[in-house]
Amino acid sequence: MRIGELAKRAGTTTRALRYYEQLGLLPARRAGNGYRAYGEEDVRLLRQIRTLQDFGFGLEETRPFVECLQAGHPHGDSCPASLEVYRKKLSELDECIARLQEVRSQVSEQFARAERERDALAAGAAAEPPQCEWAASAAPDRNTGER
Amino acid sequence: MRIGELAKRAGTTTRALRYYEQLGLLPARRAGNGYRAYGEEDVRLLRQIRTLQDFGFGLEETRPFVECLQAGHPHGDSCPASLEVYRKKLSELDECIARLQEVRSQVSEQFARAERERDALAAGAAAEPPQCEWAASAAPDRNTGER
DNA sequence: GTAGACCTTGACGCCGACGTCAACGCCAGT
DNA sequence: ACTGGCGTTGACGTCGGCGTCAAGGTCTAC
Repeated sequence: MRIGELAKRAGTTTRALRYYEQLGLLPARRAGNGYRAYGEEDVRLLRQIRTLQDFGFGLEETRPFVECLQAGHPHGDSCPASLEVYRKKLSELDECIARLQEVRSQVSEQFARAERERDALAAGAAAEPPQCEWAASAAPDRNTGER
Repeated sequence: MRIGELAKRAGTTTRALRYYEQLGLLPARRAGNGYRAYGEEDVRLLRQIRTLQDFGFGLEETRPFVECLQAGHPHGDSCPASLEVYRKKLSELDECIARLQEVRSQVSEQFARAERERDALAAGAAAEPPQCEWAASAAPDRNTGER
């Protein structure tokens, strides 16, 4: 199988595959004409990479999984190093989610405050003109303007 | 006030300030010698920028807030454009948090499965030797190995 | 023999928010 | 006069994961 077919079968691009090879993540045999030659096993490796990437794993984080498969294990996560990456990622996710939730609540609070202040001004602007009429008749000398 | 002092007072670097100026985000007057000259108002602008950045806002997203302050409003979020950015950011945050939680649950599931399989293998390896003793006395001909 | 579809390497571009370095100017203190 | 500490502009580097282009080689079909 050549690079274009592998790319298509794994839903990625030839450029990505060349990049993975450059990282030593997905090495390729070479055909006589210099073309990269891949086997069925490489489809599994590549799909493992893509799956983890969809989860937000960086390419280096997928390496233990790929090496685990290359070593002949049934799954990419059959090896301790992969489990360790899982653990690390889970704690990263927890931390990240907590941080985002904290940020969300703060932004939400700011937003609510800003809207309250806007509404207070709008209410003031809407309430004062009538009040001005009242003020104009009751206290005609208070016309020098506020603020 | 010169650039170094402003940077210190807002907890950032001179490089960042020059970058903001380059973006037109935080323009500076110039002293006779060519040095940038900042006023007290710029401290407020800069702190607004930094606060929003800590919330994960991109610099362009802080622009409406900064312009709002520059226009003389009491807060950076006293203007409609700023409120709109708040809304957009809140929905981005919600989407992002939801995505991360989904990913977290999937990774967690994979992790649990991988650990179960590892334990199953370990239990098999640990359970078989004793079983072999038992099997050796009760059924001496079943010693050709399993799997 | 030639068009077209594939492949090769190499190199630069991109995004954001600066870091870092070079080479220089300005100013205060001793 | 000289040192040290500020400032200036300009330019390149960083990180990840490729996209995109250039200039060519290879193979197949007509």
